[in-house]
Amino acid sequence: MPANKSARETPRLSEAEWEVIKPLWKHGPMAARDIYKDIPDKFGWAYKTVKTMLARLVKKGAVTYDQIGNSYLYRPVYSREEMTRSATGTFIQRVFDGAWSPLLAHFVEHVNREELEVLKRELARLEKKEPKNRGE
Amino acid sequence: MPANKSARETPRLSEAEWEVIKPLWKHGPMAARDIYKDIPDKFGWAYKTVKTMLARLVKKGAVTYDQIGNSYLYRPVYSREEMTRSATGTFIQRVFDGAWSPLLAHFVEHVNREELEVLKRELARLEKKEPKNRGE
DNA sequence: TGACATCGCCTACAAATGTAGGCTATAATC
DNA sequence: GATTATAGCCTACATTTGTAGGCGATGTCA
Repeated sequence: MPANKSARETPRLSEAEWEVIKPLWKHGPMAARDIYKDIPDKFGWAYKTVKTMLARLVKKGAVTYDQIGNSYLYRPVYSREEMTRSATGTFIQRVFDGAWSPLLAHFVEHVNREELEVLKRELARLEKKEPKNRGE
Repeated sequence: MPANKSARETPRLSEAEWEVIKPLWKHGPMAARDIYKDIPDKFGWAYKTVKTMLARLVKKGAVTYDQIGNSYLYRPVYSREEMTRSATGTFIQRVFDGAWSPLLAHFVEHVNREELEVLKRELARLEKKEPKNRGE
């Protein structure tokens, strides 16, 4: 069976690393200084801290860069979609042993109306094509 | 105003700690040796490793114990429900900035039929009482 | 009543993570 | 051209996590 095209192995990020890569997904390629500025103040990180995170993200292969003059323009290697997908899988496995039910229960207790609409749409879409012995 | 009973602050667990506390939720109070036996072989941990995790869980206040003779019967301080609830909140915040949509998208791509039924039931239940002064 | 098997307690040690600082080269400014 | 603000590179250091081991006390079995 051919490899699933969407199944690239993504690096695992620490919490702080997630905060540093988010601006890159939001704005595209950025200089370290701009990433720094884009990170919410509530984290209270020094610029140097952000730089350290960027270095680690590069080392992990989650971020790469192009050199422009004497500085770098950083950009993500994986889409946010890819990264969140695998992080979610890992999380679900760790916390729920792979079972979604508790997460769903949590969900229905906390969603707002808008999110609920999204979900209903997704469900409708799913029902329609219904397909598929998914879950083997 | 009385404290909200469901809002206890729970300790944060590492991945390995999650695996060690799970048997306690599943079976109730257990001796370290039994917890050790209940942890899936795939982790390949030594008994001593499990003991270390238990000590850390106790130190974090996630687990406590009653002494029986010269050994301990460990038990969880928080319900699995409580722990998963807060872990989920933290995760959602970290990875999705608090937005559920990407998680839902992930969900509809991966659930199996059974989980889907659970969700539909939950939704029905939600619709019924509908109202919505939820979120205080 | 010894000899083991276990118990819990304390210690160890590398890797990952959080949180920067110092140093040198270069770019921009007067 | 000299000064200064930045850039990237390398280093630092405490804490958390993964992964146990050693040791003395106690329970267990012959």
